[in-house]
Amino acid sequence: MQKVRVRFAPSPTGYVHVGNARTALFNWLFARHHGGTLVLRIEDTDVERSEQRYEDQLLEDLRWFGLDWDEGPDKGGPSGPYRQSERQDLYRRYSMELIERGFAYYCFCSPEQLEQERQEALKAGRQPQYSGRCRKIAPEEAARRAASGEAAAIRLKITEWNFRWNDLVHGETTFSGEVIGDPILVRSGGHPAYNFAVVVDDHLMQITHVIRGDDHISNTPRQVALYHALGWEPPEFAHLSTILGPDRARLSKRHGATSLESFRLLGILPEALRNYLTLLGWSAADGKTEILNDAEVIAQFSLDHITKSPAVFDQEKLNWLNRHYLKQLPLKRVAELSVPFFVEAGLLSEPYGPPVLGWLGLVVEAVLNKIDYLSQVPEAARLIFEYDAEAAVSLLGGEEARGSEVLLQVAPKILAEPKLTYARFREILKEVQKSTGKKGKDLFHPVRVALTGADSGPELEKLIPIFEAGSELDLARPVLSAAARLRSFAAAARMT
RNA sequence: GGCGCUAUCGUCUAGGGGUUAGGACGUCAGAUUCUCAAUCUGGAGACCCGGGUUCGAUUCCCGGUAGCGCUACCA
Repeated sequence: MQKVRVRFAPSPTGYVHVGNARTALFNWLFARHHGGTLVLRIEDTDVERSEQRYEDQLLEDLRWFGLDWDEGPDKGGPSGPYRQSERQDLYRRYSMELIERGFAYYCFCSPEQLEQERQEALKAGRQPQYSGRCRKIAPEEAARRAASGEAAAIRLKITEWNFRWNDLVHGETTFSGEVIGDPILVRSGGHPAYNFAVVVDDHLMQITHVIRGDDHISNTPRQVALYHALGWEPPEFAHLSTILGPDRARLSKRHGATSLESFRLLGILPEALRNYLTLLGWSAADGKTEILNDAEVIAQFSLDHITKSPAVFDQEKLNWLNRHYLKQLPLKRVAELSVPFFVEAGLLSEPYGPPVLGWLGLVVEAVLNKIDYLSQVPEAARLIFEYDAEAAVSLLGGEEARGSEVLLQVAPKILAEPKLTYARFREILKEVQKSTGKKGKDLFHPVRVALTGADSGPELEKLIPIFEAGSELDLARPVLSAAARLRSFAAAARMT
């Protein structure tokens, strides 16, 4: 096989959809597996929808996702420029060539006229297809009219009857030429249409494998016709299945988090997303392994392990992978990644020192097995930052709160500690266990409630050091020590 | 409407002419823990329908059905 060159060609229209992200990922995996080249090309021919400012966002999202590319608008390369908007002269040149060689022609039909014909055809139950009217105009006359400034689009003459290509994921795929009207190559405004620009670019950029969404299958015959007209060899095609929402409709914004940015904001780890998206359509050779790092996937990746059928996006499974990767990370790293979420929740203000970050590591560790993604950390850590004595009392019941044998004995012992460690806390509980005969749940539960204001939460073993260390830090929201909590609890209990 | 693509547990998938149809997420149960969670163990759970081909089809072929896509001077 010649040296692999693949491309990812998004249009900068705002955000990177997971479907596109997966296409990018598969191209990247394919390139890396074969030691080939990944080209990033910006498809901004649709001037009305493309905005320059979206491009930076696009590249940033892809980098966050963990992809890199070898050639692109930001790093150049031998096949540039990498923005379609900067390749106009190329499209013009090849469209002229096609006209001269009789493979394409000027079309003077107005969009309104075409739309009307289309509607009529639809109503009459006919194929809504371009009639080919302007094919009949003599080339000299057409050239004259176009030169005189008359609005003219350029269309490709479809002359083939059978289209056939061996799709690398779908296998032999065929289309009849009858169903394809002469496609627009260049719009009357002078901008190339998608089907034309891709072919010119893919060929000039020497793309060997076009890996893209299967919504492009129906476009492929048009493109193959173009390759033939231009006398070029078509690349290999591989069409990836669609990603659907839970309702089996094509995944879209209304399904919630579907863009790279939204997953970042949720606190999903890019490695988890990569792993998840890899599994959407591809499977490891053993048919079983699901947790794979980049190196493992790259080593195994192959187009013939790709499913043809569409896949429903499953946030639960992504969450599972995210939990896995979260636990894999050093605590300090998780703490760093959590910072924006603490700040947003008003629990932390910047700047903060290393001690705070270290303490955050403890907090994060305490709640790590309760969360799916990082944006849930502040809520899960709520009982560290907030202590509601009233809630504690009412949870226990006033009687119990005032007269609990356990609490009556534990409280003074804790209050007597200048700095409570968990080891000491354990001892205290042992002593009280001996004198009251209470153990297990009966022993721990009242203490937990009095200390946290809740009857469930992280292990006290983790909470107590967090309370103590937190109370000594200068935080946006001060953390109460165990002793402070008990004092406040006692006060609230007396009032009931 | 026309054309195309697709069809294995709820979901992602492995598999393939004869299998106890495998794995994972989720779910249920048990174990464990001061609670919740996590963890561990176990369970339930699938070959879209109808015809062929065949000794035998979930697997191959055809048709149907359903979902999705394309049918643009969007990409």
